[in-house]
Formats: sequence, C-alpha cells, structure tokens
Amino acid sequence: MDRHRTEKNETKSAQGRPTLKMLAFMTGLGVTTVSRALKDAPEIGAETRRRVQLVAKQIGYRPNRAGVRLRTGRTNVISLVLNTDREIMSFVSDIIYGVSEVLAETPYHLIVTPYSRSQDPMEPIRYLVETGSADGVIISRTQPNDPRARYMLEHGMPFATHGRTEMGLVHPYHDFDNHAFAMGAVRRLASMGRRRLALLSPPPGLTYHAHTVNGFADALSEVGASEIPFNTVSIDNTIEQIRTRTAQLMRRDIRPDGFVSSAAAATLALVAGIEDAGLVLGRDVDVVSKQSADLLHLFRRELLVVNENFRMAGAELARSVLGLIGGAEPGTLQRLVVASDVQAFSPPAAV
Amino acid sequence: MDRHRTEKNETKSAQGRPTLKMLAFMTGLGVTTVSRALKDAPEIGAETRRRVQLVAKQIGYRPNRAGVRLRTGRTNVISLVLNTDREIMSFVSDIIYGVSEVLAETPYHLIVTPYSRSQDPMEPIRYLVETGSADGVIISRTQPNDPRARYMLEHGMPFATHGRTEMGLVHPYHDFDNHAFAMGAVRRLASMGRRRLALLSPPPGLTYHAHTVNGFADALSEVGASEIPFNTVSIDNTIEQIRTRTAQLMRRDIRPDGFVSSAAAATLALVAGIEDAGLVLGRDVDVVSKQSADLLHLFRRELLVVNENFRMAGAELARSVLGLIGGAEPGTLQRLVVASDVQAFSPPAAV
DNA sequence: CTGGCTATCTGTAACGTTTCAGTATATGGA
DNA sequence: TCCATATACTGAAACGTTACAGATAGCCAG
Repeated sequence: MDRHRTEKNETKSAQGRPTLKMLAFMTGLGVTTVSRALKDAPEIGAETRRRVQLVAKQIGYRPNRAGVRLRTGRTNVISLVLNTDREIMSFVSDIIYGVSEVLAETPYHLIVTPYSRSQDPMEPIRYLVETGSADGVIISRTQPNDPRARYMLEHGMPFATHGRTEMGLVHPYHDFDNHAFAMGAVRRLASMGRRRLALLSPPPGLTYHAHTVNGFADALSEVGASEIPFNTVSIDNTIEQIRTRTAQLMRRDIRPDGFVSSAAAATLALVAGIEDAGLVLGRDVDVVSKQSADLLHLFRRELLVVNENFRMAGAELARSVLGLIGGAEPGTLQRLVVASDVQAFSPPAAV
Repeated sequence: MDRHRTEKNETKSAQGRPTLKMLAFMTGLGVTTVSRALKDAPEIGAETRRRVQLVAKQIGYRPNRAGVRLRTGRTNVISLVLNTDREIMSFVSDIIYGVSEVLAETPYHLIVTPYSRSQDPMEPIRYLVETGSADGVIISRTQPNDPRARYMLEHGMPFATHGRTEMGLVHPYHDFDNHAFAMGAVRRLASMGRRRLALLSPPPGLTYHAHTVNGFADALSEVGASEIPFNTVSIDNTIEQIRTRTAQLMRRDIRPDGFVSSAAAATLALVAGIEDAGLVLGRDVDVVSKQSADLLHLFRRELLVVNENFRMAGAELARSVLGLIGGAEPGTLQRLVVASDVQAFSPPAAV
C-alpha cells in the first residue's frame, strides 16, 4: 500500500543514469560498500573492490556531481574570474585554453565568472566564497595590495593569481618577469642608438605596472638614456586614445626615438599614432613590444618583440590551484617566468 | 537520547549559509511554505509572502545550487562548447563576453566545455547530455549535417548553434550572412576594377563555407569577374601555411588582383604572403576581409573590411538558449545578421 | 448542522552521495 | 572456553531542495 516504500527488487533495469543504489543492487552489496570500493578504501576486500569497479565501468557509472556536492561541499569546479571589458583579447582565450588543457584530465570543470566595468572586483569573489560555488579560483589583474587575495586567504578559498601581490602573504602565483622584460627592451633600444625612450605601460594599480616601470627606469640609468614621460595613457586605454596620444607626443619637438610597449594590441595603436605623425618605424623610432601570438611581425616587420605565453600561464595557474587543493605548500606553487630575448624579424624560409 | 533528532529550536544563529530551514525557523513557518513564498507560488498569503521575502533578503539567502540540482535536475548552467585549437582567438573572448553579459542577469552560470584536436566533437556533447551537466548548450563550428545538433535534439537538450544546419530540423541559431558578405566583397572589388578574384574561405565542412563560396561565385558571375582557385588553404590553417601558399599563388603568371578573406587573423597572413611576393596592397591587389575587432585598418590602411560582431552573437545565442529553456518556439529563435557594407579606411579626425 | 468548498499552511519523502556507528564473522591469545 | 581484535561489510542519517498528499480553519449553500 505504501507508495513510497522503495522496494529493493526493482525490476526495471534500463533506468536512467546509473547510481550507487543501482550498482549496489547489481552487485548484491550495500551502497556504502560500493561507494567505498569505488574510491579504493582500505576496508574493502580486494575481490569485492575489483568486482564493483568492473561493474561500474561496464554500466558507465559516473558520480552525480550534485549528490557529491551536496554531501561534501566539494564542487569540482575551478572558477576563472575575468574582467569583461578590460582583459586583452588574446589573453582571455589563451589563458582559458591553458586552464582547460589541465582540467581536462581531472574531474574538475572550468567555470568563467565575469565582472564588468561598473562592478566592484570583489563582488564575484564574494559570490564564489559565500555560495561555495568553486573549489578554487584563478584571478588576474593582480594588485600589490589585492583585497581579493586577502579575502580568499582569510576565508580559506584556494586560489592562484596571475601576477604577484606584495602583502607579505604567501599564495600561489604565476608571473612574467616584466622587470627583466623592460630592462631587456631598453638595452636593446639603447644598443640601436636610441636615447630618448618612452614606456607604454600596464595600467597603474596592477602589480606589474611597477615591475615594468622599475625595470624601465633601472635600465635607463644603466645605459644612460633618458625618459620621455608617456604616462597619460596605458595599455588599458582604447585603441583610439593610445593612437591620438601617441600622435600628439610624436609631434612635439622633444619626442621619443624608442618605445617599450607592454601589449600587442596597444602596440598596433602606438604604431598607428607614430605614423599619423608622419614618422617612420625603424628610421625615426623603434618599438619593442610584448606579444602573446606571433602577429606583430606581420604587422610591421621593423617591430621588436618579446613573447609572453598566456596559454602556459593558464596551465600553470590551473596546476597551482589543483596543487593547493591537494594540500601542497602554497610557497612551492609560485613561478616567475623569465623574459626571453628581444626578437627582431627574421624572414621566413624561401618557398 | 537520540543524537540524531534535529531539534527545531536551534540556538546557534550565526550558522554558515542561510538555508530554507533557517528561514523557516526565523519566520515560524514550515520549509515548504518558505520555499513556495520565495517563488511567488499562488497558494501563499500575500503578507506571508512579503514577510518571508523580506527576511530572506535581510539574511542574504541564496538557494543552494546543489540542493536544487539534486532535487530538480536543473543545473542553472549553460555550457559553451569550444574547440580548443581551432577557434579563432578573438572569436572566443568576444563570444564569451556576449554570453556572460546575458547570463549575468540570470541565475545561470557559464561553463566552458573544451575539446581538442584529437577528440571527437561529439564527446563533450555526449558528456553534457549523459551527465546532465547543463540545462542548455551553445555550439559553434556548425556543419550542414551536424551530429551534435541531431543528438541534442533527440535527447531533448536545449541548444543554439552559431551558424545554421541543413538537416530540415528546426533549432535556434545565430548566423552571419556570409553569402551576402561574399557578394558585397566581390562587388566592391569589381567596382575597383579587380577582375581575377580569389577566396580565402572558411574550412570546408562548416556550413558557412558553402554560404561564402556560393556568395562569392554568385557575385562573380553577376559582375563578370573570374575566380583564381585558392582552395588548398582555409582560414583554419596556420599563419605560416596561409602565408607561404599565398606567396606561391602570387608568384604565378596568372594571379589574383583581389582577395576575399573570411577572418582577420588569416588576412594578416594573407597580406604577409602578398608582400613576400613583392606585390603591393592597394596597387597590385586589393583585399576585403571580415574582422571582429577594428584592427585591420591599423595593420594596412588599404584593407577593406566588413565587421562581424561576435559579442552580439554570443549574447544572442545565450538569449536563444534561455528562451528555448523557457519554452519559446525554436523557430522564433533564429537570426540571420545581414552583413554591413564594405568599409574603406577613413583617417581619424585631426588632433 | 452537515458537507463541501477555498485559502493557507505543513510533514514527509526523495534526489545521490558520504560518513557515523555499528554488526557479523573469523582469528588468535590466554 | 572466553575475550579481544581485525576484517569486511551494512543501515541510517544528513546535506538543501521541491513536490506530493494532506491538514486546519473559515465560509457558504443546502
């Protein structure tokens, strides 16, 4: 009579998704035993374990994520928090690919948590922590004193940052040595006889702004070149803004004969501005730029480039978060990538 | 004695996440009532409803996704399925932004489900359907006879495609009118006196390959120009491949004096190849290219461009899937975006 | 005053998982 | 023989939610 009683001898076999209960019925064991057998718990007999795992594989059992999550709180999700309007284009896809690459071999899923202009960068972080929507978080646009990192550290949410912080707190990070990049760029320009250099820098506020600015300044004094200030604009500005500011700058009497640029898209605008002012790349001025895809040499072969690999960064960040979740020491999950040498255009092999 | 009995009068108030049970206790109601009051069910008194919603807002109640998902099967997740290596860079970030933009105002999360070179494109789809990991799916790289679309239709998984299918099955899609794009491009080239045109097309196999090829051919016969075949390569090839093939082509006696290109990144390589062969853009040859970001004019101002807005595409696709989930007719969720006119470079306002 | 509405509200079960606290059987030491 | 202990397994509870099947009370027609 009791409609609700769940009879153990269900006759329907072609039920939907396999569950532990089904597996238990099929093997004649209890669901507890099955659950444990699947995760190689020590108190399960060797034969039983093998038997359960065999059947599970046969019928294609996959744990129900909602069940696991509800019970354990584990989400098997890593969240990549991105600024919707500011992040540079290729940056996003490359980093996503890197992260995906690593997560693909794990039970983890990647979820993208966006935030935009108007929003407080803390908002998505708070959401993730409060709702427990992820087991780990990856953030970019890291600041020296980053409230997001502090908050996640305080709340025990595992995370890794793209870029370092400077708060005396230890956490996983992946960073490109922008100090070395800027130094190398300045040295290269100096070696070409350029003496009045300008820097198209990352936006002030982000940690790597200071790294870049310092590297630039350090190398300037080393090589005895001078700086033409160009800090009314950063790589965060629009193409149009960078272009017009550059053109203005290049029409002055005292103008740079060399540029260091921290991003490829910004470099496009920079060069456009230079040319708007009637100057010629490689003759009147040289430019060293970072890039992530190998495109700048197609744009103007006179450009000098240094490659930064965002895909690898994404992969490393993912590995770091997983490592941290797995109990690794955060201090061992920090990586600073040395900048490669400045590369000039080399014509492709003849066809 | 019974340790397990859950006393109703819990004294701890500063418990972790607010739950329905807590809300029920605070309001003095049953959890069923609270659950219903929060979703504006009709059988709840107006005052009770307001009271519950007030308290819920005050203590920041947010439904536990795992609970909802376990009980209802609804995941509140939309999955964007991406090919890890083939998708064009800017495409990915733009489309993600578009999707995010729309989902941000809903309870839905975006999860990115990647697949790569080696994999069967069906694999991630099967995974999503079998594990019920998403309430809706967005796919790109759509084919005329697309097994993914067929499979999802058969299994009742709501989805939208970027690009159309040709299977006689009705489903939401968003597509750019590549036939019109190709026609417009050819007409423009013809109006400039170009008579021997070549097409750098989308990869064969994808639906919009045929659209583009047909538009190209239709306009050719309309304007009486001829085609120089260039189908050993597509926009899916690497920069290097496109570049060398283009250079080879341009060194032949009979070479194109006009190109139509379906993607901005490919156009960079195309132009590089043209110049490798010693020819000059705007003099020896003209190129009309699609682009998503306004960058090609910075690259070479002689380029002619047509913009395709991937961000909008992402937003539309997201809206379509949500609409479909909400019960809208799939036939009403189809959109073909007309191609805008071919644009030549116009110098920025003087400074 | 009964029976049958309607309007509100409630208890319980169930989704699939893990964990706590056992239970049953075998093994071994005294 | 008896107790202790290890091995292999199991039932029940709980995570937070929704839905089914009532329950209670007020009201009105007959």
